[in-house]
Amino acid sequence: MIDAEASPDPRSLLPLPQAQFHVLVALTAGDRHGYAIMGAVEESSGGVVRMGPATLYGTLYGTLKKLVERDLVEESDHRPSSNDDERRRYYRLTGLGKAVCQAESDRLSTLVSIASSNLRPGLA
Amino acid sequence: MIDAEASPDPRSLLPLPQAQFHVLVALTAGDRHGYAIMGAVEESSGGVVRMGPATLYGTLYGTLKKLVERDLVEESDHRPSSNDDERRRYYRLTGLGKAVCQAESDRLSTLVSIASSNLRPGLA
DNA sequence: TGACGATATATCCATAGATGATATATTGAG
DNA sequence: CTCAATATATCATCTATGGATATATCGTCA
Repeated sequence: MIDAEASPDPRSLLPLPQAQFHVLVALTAGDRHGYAIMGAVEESSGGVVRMGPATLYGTLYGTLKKLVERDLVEESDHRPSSNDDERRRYYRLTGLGKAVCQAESDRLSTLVSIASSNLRPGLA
Repeated sequence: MIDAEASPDPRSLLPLPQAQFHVLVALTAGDRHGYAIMGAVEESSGGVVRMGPATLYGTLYGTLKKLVERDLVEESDHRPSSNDDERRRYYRLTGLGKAVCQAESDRLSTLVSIASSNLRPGLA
């Protein structure tokens, strides 16, 4: 079969900076615009990684730009409704972005497992 | 009961920089010296976070210093054997360090779960 | 209509973190 | 005694993050 993407090995792009991983995870739930991503990240981190106006602002747009450069995310012209706020810019995971997000998840999952089993010697 | 540590809320120290979390996880397996931590980190990350001579060197010692400053790690004078290499400096997790490591594990675990369930819509 | 807070994107600068090179010295094998 | 591996440490540079600020539009409500 013909490979349409010539994607690099996802693992070669790891480890991801925290902000980049957070944004990718937020986008696994579906296409979102920047401002909505902020809320999703705060929610998914249980408030730990927060960005009340003037926190991740500085990081978010630079992070989105880098993710687009790395071909992990692309802008989409999809509009959920016809009267959607025109200022919004929607982003979507690429195939590579999904693969990298999965790979980073696996890496962290391993790390978390090691920590958990070592910190709780009582469990098998 | 009297609290002997007056520890801050572990969650207030999150998120941890990647290097700091890696070192903490390496130390959950037991006291280690710097050079051994490097090997453990490479192993626990499946080679993704590597530090063949001249990679994490620059990060490692600065990271250890910061972890000691933050009271997450302390130096120990424990020697596994009497003829142990005297140059080695051993480090050990503090109570707070364990708590922070656990809290960061929990945070990442949540994030990983979200990513996994979203990326694999087939599974309940 | 016009004021105002919330929404939305964007850039800037200062600080913190990460990378790779280099320095220095000791240990252990041959 | 030589040399690679072990071991700690610092430096310069680059990347990442945090917080401030700028700008503009949207929605509400008086």
